[in-house]
Amino acid sequence: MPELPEVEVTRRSFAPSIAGARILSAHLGKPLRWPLGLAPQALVGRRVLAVRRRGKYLLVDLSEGLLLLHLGMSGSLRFAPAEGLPAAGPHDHFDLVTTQGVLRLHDPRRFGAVVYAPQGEEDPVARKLLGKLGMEPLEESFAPAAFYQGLQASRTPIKLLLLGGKLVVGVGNIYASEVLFTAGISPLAPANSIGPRRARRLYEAIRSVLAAAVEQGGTTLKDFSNAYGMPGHFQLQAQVYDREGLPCTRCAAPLRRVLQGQRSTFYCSYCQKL
DNA sequence: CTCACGCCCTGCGCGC
DNA sequence: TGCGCGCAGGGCGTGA
Repeated sequence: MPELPEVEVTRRSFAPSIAGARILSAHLGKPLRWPLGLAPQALVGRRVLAVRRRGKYLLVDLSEGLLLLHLGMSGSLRFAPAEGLPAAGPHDHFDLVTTQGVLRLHDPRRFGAVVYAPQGEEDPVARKLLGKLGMEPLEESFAPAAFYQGLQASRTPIKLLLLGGKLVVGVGNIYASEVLFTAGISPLAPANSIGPRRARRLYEAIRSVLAAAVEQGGTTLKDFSNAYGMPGHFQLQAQVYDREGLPCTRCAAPLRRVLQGQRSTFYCSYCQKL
């Protein structure tokens, strides 16, 4: 479900509400991708200072240490008052009960994770997860020149390079297809075959597509909603994702699907050049 | 380094 | 209606 825009929309929806809260208790459900790394009771009494994002990770700064949250493929967060909150269901695997509400992770497939890093971002645990991440596409630090250099340094097909997250983070399988369609570049094009002009178009496409998705409250392709259960606005219709055989919105040719790294890529073989 | 692949786990939609 | 299959928005580890 969640790519960068969805994670960011989730973050914005509850970060102000939880900031300053004191942790009253914490509860684990079934095992997630990785163990939490400490007994949940040990979190009691700490304060939640802020919620930040790095790539698709949410970083919950505590008065001591840091929680790294990842939503995996099927995860979602809710933040609600303890009163009236339903009992944890079979797919609710983490509850952080605070003085200002309960943060609950719901994740049927359990590819998500909640990991405690005692030393914050400098912690070995955090470094292992965050250390190799690429540039943040919506930050000022995401520079066209650095992006172009990154493309030149790899022969990998551009779709796979974008998905890999080592050059730029947060572009998941849906937005990778969408961004390449917007830029008019074939997903099969070797990254280093993309010249400066097209690299610049791709750079702009990444920024504009992701920023628009955040503005719209996250793309609602299936069932995304923020931490208050509010869905995205549906304005951002996918141009190519999951539209195999349907007409291209620009040239009406049937859109294609190919497998890259065992994952589906959708594109228009006429509008998107190698 | 890159790549292909397996794997983690559950749910859904499809064809039969 | 029920069943089996393929597929799903992520990402890590392994081995070639």
